[in-house]
Amino acid sequence: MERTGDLTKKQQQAYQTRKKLLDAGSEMFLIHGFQKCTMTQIIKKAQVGYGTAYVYFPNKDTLFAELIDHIVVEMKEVANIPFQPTSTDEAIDQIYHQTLNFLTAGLSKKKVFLVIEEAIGLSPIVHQKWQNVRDEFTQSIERDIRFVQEQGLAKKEIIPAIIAKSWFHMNEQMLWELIKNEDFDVSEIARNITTLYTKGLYY
Amino acid sequence: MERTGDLTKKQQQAYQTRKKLLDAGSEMFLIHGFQKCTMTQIIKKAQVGYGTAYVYFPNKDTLFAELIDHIVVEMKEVANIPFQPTSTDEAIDQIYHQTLNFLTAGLSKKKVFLVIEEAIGLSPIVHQKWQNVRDEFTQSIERDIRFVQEQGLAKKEIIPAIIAKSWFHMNEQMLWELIKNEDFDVSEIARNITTLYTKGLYY
DNA sequence: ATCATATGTTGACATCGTGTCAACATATTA
DNA sequence: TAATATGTTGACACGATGTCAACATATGAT
Repeated sequence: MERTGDLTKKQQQAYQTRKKLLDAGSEMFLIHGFQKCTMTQIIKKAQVGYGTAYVYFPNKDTLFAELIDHIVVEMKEVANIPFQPTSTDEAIDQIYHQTLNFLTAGLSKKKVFLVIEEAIGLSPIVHQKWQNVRDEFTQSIERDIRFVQEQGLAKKEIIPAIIAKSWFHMNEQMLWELIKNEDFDVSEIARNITTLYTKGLYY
Repeated sequence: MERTGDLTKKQQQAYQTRKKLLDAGSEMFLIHGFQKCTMTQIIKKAQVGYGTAYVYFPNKDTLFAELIDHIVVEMKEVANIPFQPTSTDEAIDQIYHQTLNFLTAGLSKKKVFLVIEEAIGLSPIVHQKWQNVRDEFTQSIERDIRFVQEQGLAKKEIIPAIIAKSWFHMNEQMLWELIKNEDFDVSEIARNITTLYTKGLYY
């Protein structure tokens, strides 16, 4: 029995077939969007038998969900900058840059996120996957809020869990908005929502 | 030719058939959800011929979109309370009550909104319809922000269009959150996001 | 009252995407 | 080398959609 890197020939073949399908998927989804892209298209592109696809992925949604994983990793890196401000001004400055990074990173993958947004709505499986991403971001924000509350920089009457959700949603919504609406200025949006988040609308 | 209320017999028949379909739709969508509810089900419930449905509605989405209309009207009423505060405290108080009303109204129609949320993701037509609703709400908020800015109550460096969008999204997202998550307190959420919106997180 | 026409209704049918499955091919291993 | 495990395949059944030619009846002009 021949082996390469602890994988048997059969296993390698299986791995390759799987990869073929994922590659074909990431290409076809981008071309046709989530809804209009059919399994048949992906299968043809991947040059495998029809039934083969269903050996590796129970359905289109699961195949797509796996494609998302890779992109999410990159987004997380942006948010995982350490956050330990010692003054309000410092905190606000850091939040502004984090927001700007997040929006800019997303905007640079416009096409991909357009398809992701479509899929989130269409597929419960993808929706669930995205909800997990949201939760991770939100928890990270929640920690930051608790930190500045303990430092005495932020209002203590505010519930971190609620505000973290709200703040992340503001960011996410603005990302979707930017992706679909070219005529917005990223830094202006980042500045505005940061001000709202940190200082509020009223004097 | 017989007539009743300026409608010919044929027209009445057509009107009734249409209504039958809408009634059947609002019943079946609520039972099965948007995705799983099929035209065949609605048609059977309405007791009309299969093809008949397609005379009045080109597809399931359009039928559903028409059902939404009615609900949206009620939501708009909540938001159309006149807003002319003379002090910051008054403004904040009014915003809090508006938010609370909005969330409570939505929550009281939980099941309906669950289906609507599903449909928004699934159907571009419904999505578009909902986007119009968003725009109307947002424009109303934008006017309010301009007003308090002119009164010298609110920060002038903030761009109303951006903040109005953000604020409405916070409300909307919290509504979806409340609908799916029983264990949240409506008034607590209203209080928290109102504070964030008006006063910000930091001192 | 009659009848041509407009309006409304109908279900059989073609189409399309999905997911399954029994059969096949080849690698593995005893 | 033979039995078994692993991987591949496309024909098929299914379910939902939207169309269409035929049908039924109301309308309104003569």
